[in-house]
Amino acid sequence: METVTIKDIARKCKVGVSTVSRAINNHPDINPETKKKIMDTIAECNYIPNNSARNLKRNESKTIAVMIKGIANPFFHGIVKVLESSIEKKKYGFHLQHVEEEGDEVKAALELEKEKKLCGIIFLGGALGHSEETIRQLRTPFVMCTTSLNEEIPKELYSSVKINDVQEAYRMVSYLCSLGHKKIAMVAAREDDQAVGKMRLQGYRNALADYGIPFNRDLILYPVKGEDPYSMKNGYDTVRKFIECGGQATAFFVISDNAAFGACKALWDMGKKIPDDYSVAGFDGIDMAKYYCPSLTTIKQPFEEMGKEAIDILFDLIEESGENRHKIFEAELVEGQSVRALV
Amino acid sequence: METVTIKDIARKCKVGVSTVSRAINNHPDINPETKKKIMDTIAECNYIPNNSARNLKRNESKTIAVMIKGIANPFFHGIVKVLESSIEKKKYGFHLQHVEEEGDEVKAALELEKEKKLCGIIFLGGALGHSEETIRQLRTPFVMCTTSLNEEIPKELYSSVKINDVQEAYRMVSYLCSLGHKKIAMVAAREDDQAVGKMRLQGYRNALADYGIPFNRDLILYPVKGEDPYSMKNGYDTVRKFIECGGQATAFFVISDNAAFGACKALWDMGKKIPDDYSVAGFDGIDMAKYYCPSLTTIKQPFEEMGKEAIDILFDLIEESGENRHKIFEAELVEGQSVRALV
DNA sequence: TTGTACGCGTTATCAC
DNA sequence: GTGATAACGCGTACAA
Repeated sequence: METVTIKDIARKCKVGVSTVSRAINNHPDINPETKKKIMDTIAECNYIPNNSARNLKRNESKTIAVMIKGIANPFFHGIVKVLESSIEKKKYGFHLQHVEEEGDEVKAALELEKEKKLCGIIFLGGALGHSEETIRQLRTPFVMCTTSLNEEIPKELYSSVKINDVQEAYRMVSYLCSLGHKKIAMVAAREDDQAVGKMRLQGYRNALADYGIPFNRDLILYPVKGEDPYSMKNGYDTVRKFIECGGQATAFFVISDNAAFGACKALWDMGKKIPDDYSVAGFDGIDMAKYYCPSLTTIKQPFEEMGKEAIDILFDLIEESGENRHKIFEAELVEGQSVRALV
Repeated sequence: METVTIKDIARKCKVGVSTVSRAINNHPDINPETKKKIMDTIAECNYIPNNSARNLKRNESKTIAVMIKGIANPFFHGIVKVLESSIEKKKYGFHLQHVEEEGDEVKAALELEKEKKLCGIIFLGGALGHSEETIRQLRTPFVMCTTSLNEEIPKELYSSVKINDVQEAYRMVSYLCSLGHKKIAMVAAREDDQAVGKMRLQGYRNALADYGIPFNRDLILYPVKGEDPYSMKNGYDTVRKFIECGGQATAFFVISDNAAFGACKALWDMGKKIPDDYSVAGFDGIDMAKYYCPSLTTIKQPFEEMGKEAIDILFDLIEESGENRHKIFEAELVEGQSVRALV
């Protein structure tokens, strides 16, 4: 059984290939009867058009790719859902492209752009450390969602949608301070982090400074080498080690909700009560924060609005050839049961 | 700036296109000097080969696709990791294809098969309710991982790797019975479920029967229409409603870990203690089960071994043209802190 | 309304 | 070692 192509269908129906093509692609100028006959034989022969051939021929396909780095990141799931439905509502094709942890998402996008003749791209995660030259190779408009490019990249080259991580970390830490916490440990990203990890640490420092609390290097809990800082495991390991080594703190500000769950578990395993003995605050506002026991006090990123805005910007870029925009969203401090006021 | 193609490179280097092709694809018969020159201009011009054209020409590309249905399912993340690394270790290409919730994963696979000239497919989730005719259209060997096809589909048409859901549900429920629980409610899948939901319910019934406990329809908690039975929200809503309506039970057997977290939260919100007031047992054994407070008693699927086995079978099929196999794995009952013995 | 012929960018098969 | 050239399967001018 050979692969059945458009020619086979044409031969079987005794028509030309272009007529078959017209039938497939819902072109207007075609006799309804011939169309029906063609569609019937297509179904009968289980003919499936070859996408490679189609893409090769096409100059522009109305499809948008979402490059997602780190499929396991629960924070992305909500956004992907929003993106997917928005894109489909606009009658565009949707292609979710997974990029492996150490993969180069821009390179992957470059390939995909040529392969699928994309008309727009949304990046979810990753995307730092690319040269301007590489970025300039992208021919289609693109939006960085929840991430950002290096500072040196000219802002007019791309769009972005995110929160102000410095400010939101500040919001949480100053909240903790306002409740009377003075010894606040932070489960941080890698020491050489240049992305959100760095910014959230900065927000932490700013808040302490504003409350007149001296910065203490010993309260910054860095991951062991090779460990994903945002993982539950890292939250568990660092907090456990900190306590076991006699670290003193009344609250933990954790770089992500996931890591915060790890932190909670570590405390729980050591017989500590949350929030009685220690307060724990997360960052991101994923679903699980609500469902955890105790529910997690966290910074909730408005991912629904962020996803919608990313799409809006992208469509402006595509259809109205608008300008690149950079939108900063305000996050929300959600009070759970994992933080208490110090008497 | 036009798209740069292989012809442009050839022209710039004053060689034929085939020589450029040889350089790109590491063919042996090529002068190292010309190769270097070509590679240099490729880098200089930022030339990226068009994958559509490549796939169109190729007859077989050593790439394996993983069709994943439900990107948010945390249970899949672990398996994907295993699959990815195993496939790359074998020097095969890896393509993760996301299939939307209501999408037809077999149809998507059929398209991808033609487009990318796949040599193997692994299905993660979904895959029920397909006709034998559709299945037969798949030309490449494939393995159903953690799911299964309808009973009517001849076993020699495909391979599968999974657990025995009836038996594992039985394992958990009889464990609960052995601890003295007699009123065990089950957070179940849809009433018309024909997949794992049905089987886990069967295991539940079998266990009760063996312990001489009559089956009580009122203890089966079905999701409201349209709700994902395996979601945290469903676990929360159904258990909350059950308790509020005066439902009597000492333990909950929940269809998935995720739903179990929802169940725990509902109980917690109503001032109940776990496991003091109610025992809760999950199913799957995702990471979070360990990190939840209390840690969740659950059936842990050996997803690492399952992923490895799926790949092994697939490679046998591809390279040794072996026979289709169906492997059933034994799961493990992991005792957490969410279940207690009744006095 | 329909059919023919060309080209999309690549790789493989030949000659040279 | 290298360069033409014929496919791969499809869409689309263009002609009919």
